[in-house]
Amino acid sequence: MGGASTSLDLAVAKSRGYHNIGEAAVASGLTAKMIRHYEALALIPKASRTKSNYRVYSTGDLHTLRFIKRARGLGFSLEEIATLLGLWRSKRRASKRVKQLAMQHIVELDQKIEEMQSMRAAVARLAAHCHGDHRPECPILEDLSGGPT
Amino acid sequence: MGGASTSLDLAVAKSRGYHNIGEAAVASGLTAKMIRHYEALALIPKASRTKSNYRVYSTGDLHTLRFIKRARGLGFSLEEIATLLGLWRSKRRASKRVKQLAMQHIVELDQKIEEMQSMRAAVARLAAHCHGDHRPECPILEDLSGGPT
DNA sequence: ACTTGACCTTTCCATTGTGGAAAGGTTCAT
DNA sequence: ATGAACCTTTCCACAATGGAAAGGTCAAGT
Repeated sequence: MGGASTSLDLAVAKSRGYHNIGEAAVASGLTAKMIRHYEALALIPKASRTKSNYRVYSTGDLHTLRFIKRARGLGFSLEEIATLLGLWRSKRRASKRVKQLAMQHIVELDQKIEEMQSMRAAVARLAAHCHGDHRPECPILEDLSGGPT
Repeated sequence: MGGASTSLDLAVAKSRGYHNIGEAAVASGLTAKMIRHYEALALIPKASRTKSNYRVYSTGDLHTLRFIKRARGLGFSLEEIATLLGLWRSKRRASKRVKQLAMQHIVELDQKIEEMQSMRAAVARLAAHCHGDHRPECPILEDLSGGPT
């Protein structure tokens, strides 16, 4: 009986180049939990299953997972990644759309960076004036409690 | 009957310099939701109540709320703020503890800033090479899908 | 064949800090 | 007394992830 492509045996699937979720996790740098989560969010299509209900991943699936991993590393949200994946798959995409997404992401990163830098500067300025010894006087607390009294 | 300090009337409380949660929110720059939340987390003590169960806040309470608002503005977590509040209230505190907390916060800010800056640089570098027009070719997607092929 | 450890499955809960909505009680001015 | 504008609690949501429980499956060693 030549097995139709309904649901395979795990050993058979592996022998044909498929991977279970643990292997997919290692290969992509994600965790199995994340992969299941992304599937639940429809970020990736539902994985096919073996007879015993194990998820199986093709080499193409692994590429998708690595795509997600890299995009996360660049700070894109899962929602943004969903869009990126759509564009990636679309042969007719305009690179303009991708670039716009990236530029928007840069704007948001810049905002967050600037916010954190001004926080850092403020905290550092206060800390610089704090003796940091056994004594209770502390400009940090004084500032938090209402600025220079 | 000289009113003992059990539970007052709202009008009486206000006439004595107390504030309800809406006024406390405006005065502190927080929202009523946040104030209730901070109380639930025991970040601030349980507010006393009027007969009709409205929370009332003293001027001292408002100082505490403003302290929290400012500390949030510096990026401290609510857990860190709980510690800061404890130190603030303690006459015997060592400024060393406060400064350590601040310095640790700076370290964490620096880590996040650096992470976001390297994200920003990577995205910007990719975007710079993307034509951003009607054509589908896009170095951003190419990079995400596995680097230079 | 049976056991065992390492996998897989689903479902539920926790995190962090905030917002929203529902369903109800209070206050106050008209 | 009626209504607008407050207050109350409780439950749910977000974004992305981790953890634990309770169970099924696989593969290897005995």
